[in-house]
Amino acid sequence: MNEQELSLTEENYLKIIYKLEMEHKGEVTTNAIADLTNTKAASVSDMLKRLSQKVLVNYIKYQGVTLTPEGRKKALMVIRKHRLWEVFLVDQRGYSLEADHEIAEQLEHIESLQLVDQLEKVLGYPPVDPHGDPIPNAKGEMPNKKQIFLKDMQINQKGQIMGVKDTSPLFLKYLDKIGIGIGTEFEIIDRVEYDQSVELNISGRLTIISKEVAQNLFTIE
Amino acid sequence: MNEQELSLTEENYLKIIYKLEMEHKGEVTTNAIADLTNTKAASVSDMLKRLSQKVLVNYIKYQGVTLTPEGRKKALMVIRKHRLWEVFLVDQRGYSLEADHEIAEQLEHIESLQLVDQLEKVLGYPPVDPHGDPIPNAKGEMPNKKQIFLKDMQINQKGQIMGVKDTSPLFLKYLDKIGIGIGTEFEIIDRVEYDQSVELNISGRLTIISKEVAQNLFTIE
DNA sequence: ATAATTGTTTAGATGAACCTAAATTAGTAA
DNA sequence: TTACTAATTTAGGTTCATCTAAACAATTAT
Ligand SMILES: [Mn+2]
Ligand SMILES: [Mn+2]
Ligand SMILES: [Mn+2]
Ligand SMILES: [Mn+2]
Repeated sequence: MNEQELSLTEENYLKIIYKLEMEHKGEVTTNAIADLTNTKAASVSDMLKRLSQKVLVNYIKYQGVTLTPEGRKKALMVIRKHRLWEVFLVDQRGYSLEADHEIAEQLEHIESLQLVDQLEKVLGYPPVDPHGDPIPNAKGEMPNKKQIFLKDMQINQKGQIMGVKDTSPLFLKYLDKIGIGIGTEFEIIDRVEYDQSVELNISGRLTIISKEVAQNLFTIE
Repeated sequence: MNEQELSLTEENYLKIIYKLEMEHKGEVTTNAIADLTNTKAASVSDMLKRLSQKVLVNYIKYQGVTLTPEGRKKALMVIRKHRLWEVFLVDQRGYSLEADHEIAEQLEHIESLQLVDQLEKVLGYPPVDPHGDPIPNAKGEMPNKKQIFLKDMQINQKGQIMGVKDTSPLFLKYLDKIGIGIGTEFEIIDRVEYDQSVELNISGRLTIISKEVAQNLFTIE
């Protein structure tokens, strides 16, 4: 009595409920969902009833919703697909972080167990997507990875750029110029007291990045 | 008054009408469409009215449909996407020709001008998909490429394997074993009168393939 | 405690995409 | 020609996902 096919719409609802649940740590409100789905509260009520019927959410009138274990798993699978496609688009296709998300929003609904797992393998089991958000594993579990900004790293620590916080074209273009991208390996050489800029060793060369830049680059774990 | 968004369903109908139009060279019948879409004739009538409204098909009651120029273009763009994704899946992901088609059936509906064109570029502007069917260009025109089977090639002719006719796992596994795949470059060395087997030069090495194999491998143009 | 406000649900509709059953049309056979 | 048959369309329903307007519940202010 498992493996029900979900519609694209249902998947989007579950994903959004998951996100809101994480943010506010608790029941998710009808209006909040309506906002993120670009629909009206009435439509959300409707959908919540349907999702409840399918035992994907716990829904009590006037009290908001939470995901059931099954619903959470479904949500995480969608998120997994979304993020793996994002890595693919950005890493392998040179997509911008902007355009990226929109297409991933569509690709996340492609159903094929095989394809996602294969994608993950080809991409080298990335722990996070290009925005630095962790990628759930094939069992539908969210790993507990945390972003660590270069700004906060110790001297002599090594790492690999896993994402950026600021995704403006201006910033991304600058990164490109100084030869920093996702996957770039580095070592923290020193921090300049005067202006909080950070000295990095990037493949043997000394690169200095400002405090602002160091606040927007992160690695994982 | 152009660029209308088509639903996934509408796209599938257009694609199927295109195929039937090519096969039977002329008006396409309601029942034929119903068969290929796994729906009933009544549903097809419904849809034809809608597509007609949008000027994507020429529809006269009881007389079948044809695509309008706009409809044909839309159909070809879907086919273009389908086939490029197929090349991607088979060439770059090692997908089987079977599984391939099912997923391409979904991926063909991802909308992004950018992504398709980029995909095409990364794949090296393949003229045909792994089944040997030609890939429409970015303008929505179907090129007039033709498959030429190794069986029918002249001695000394060179080429590149562009696809296979038999897509059974047995055959594909065998090809793999003898080191032949899509993209493999070859030269026809000789044809053995006795059993019609063909001698190939593949990167300097002599490879002999049977008549059966030569009937199932083709190159283009 | 009562009233006002805000959030949420129900009622009643709509459009897309489908269905079954009944009517209609076109083409063929008598 | 007229009747029969096969293909097609219309009529009337269903489900999903949406909407607006009206009703109702919960919370907050007086
Ligand atoms: Mn995203
Ligand atoms: Mn989505
Ligand atoms: Mn195909
Ligand atoms: Mn399709």
